[in-house]
Amino acid sequence: MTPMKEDYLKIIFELGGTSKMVSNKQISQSLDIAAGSVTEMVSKLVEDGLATHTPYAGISLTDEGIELAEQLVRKHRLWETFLVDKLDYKLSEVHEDAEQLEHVTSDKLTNSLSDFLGNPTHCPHGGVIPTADGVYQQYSHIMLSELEDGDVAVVDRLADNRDLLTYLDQIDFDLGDKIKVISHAPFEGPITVQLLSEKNGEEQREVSFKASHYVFVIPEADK
Amino acid sequence: MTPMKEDYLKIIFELGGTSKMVSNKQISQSLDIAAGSVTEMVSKLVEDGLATHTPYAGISLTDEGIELAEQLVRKHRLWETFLVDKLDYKLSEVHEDAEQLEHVTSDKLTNSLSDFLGNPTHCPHGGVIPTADGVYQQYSHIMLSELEDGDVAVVDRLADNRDLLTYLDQIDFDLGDKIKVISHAPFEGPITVQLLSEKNGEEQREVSFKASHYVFVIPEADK
DNA sequence: AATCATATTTAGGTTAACATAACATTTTTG
DNA sequence: CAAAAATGTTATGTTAACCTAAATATGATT
Repeated sequence: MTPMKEDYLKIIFELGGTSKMVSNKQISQSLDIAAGSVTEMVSKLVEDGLATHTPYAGISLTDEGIELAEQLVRKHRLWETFLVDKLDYKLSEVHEDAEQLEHVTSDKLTNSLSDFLGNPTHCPHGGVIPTADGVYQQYSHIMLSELEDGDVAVVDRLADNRDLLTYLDQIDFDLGDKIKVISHAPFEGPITVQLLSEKNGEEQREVSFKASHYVFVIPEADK
Repeated sequence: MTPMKEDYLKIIFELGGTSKMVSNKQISQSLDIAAGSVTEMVSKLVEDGLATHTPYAGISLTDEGIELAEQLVRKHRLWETFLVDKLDYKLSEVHEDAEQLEHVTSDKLTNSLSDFLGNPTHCPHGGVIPTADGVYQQYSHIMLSELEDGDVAVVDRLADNRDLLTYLDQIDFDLGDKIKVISHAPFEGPITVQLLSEKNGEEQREVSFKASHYVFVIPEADK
């Protein structure tokens, strides 16, 4: 394993590669790496038995790949918890450092850190922290962008990207908010949503088209 | 900067490249990298203005190189302190993890960590932790192997190498011990020293030839 | 001082991870 | 449904950091 392979694994995992197929383009854009380079690296992951690749169709993770990615997510989120809880980082500042730390974190260090933090179950972004033995509660891979006007949902998870988090922080849009989709502006314009929690009367928020692909939601059961 | 350049800087620093010239061979052996590769990398450090190189004579650090190396040492030692003080690592276990962590530690993280630890001044091995603004107390670069029979000295610093620390732990040879050199066995055999602290009556220790190159001492002023 | 051993540098080759550009396949659309 | 657009793959080139082996310099020994 190399840090780069780890980054690919993690991004495929986060894009939903545990259940669906992820496209080359999604990976290429998320990592900001040329499409050709992605194809190359994916074929190495396939050789390593960590991913499957059907040309022109997409990429998924094998069970082994999933297990590895989960442990990376575990390391990442433990570090985020450390940075916020112990070093007083702000939520929007944690990503870069945690991203680097996770690649150099031995299993012993991971477990010691977890103990030190009181074996937390959730990171500061609301994500579940997988346990050492790989038990992992599934969370949403449904993007806000997939909802239609009138749909109601709860914001379950935010992709861990500094720019995104800063943006959402600015527009005051939080994890756990219950929302109703009001309208989609044309030409990839923003999605207007209404905040449904008690205290926010009729407040609305405009979430950019791009950001809506990095906000994951749990839709309300069909009415 | 890359992690590898950082490793070179740090090793040159630790081998005394702040004041004397360090040989290609010393670097090559310490990092377990072929001599040719060392020449190549050193020439990059020279291009970067971090080191000076006189062919066939040796390598030293520039002021800028020293400053950078000090900050690496600072990061390394802060992590060691964290691992021992907060995560209950044993002294002989800290090196590997700290070595990896130091390369991915931003300045912000370094300072936050230092605050969290109470701005410690010394790492668990007895080394001084340089401050953020580069103030750094010099410590000994005199190796136990350089002493002659009859010399008296205090053990000031141990190179931070797992095998070495495990070995010294086994033979019960500690930081701070005041010693007198009794004899040098021929053919690179062990150096016999006598422990001079009150409670160790006439106790002696045999330190292997190789280990004696990684134990740094402050000799007693000439009598 | 000539020889030999050791240390260092130089030259040429390898690998991982990237890029660009040409080619191939899908998907969209008039 | 054919042409255009988008996406994906293959081929080729680059860079950083390593290696081995050959060439060169230094210093130690007779």
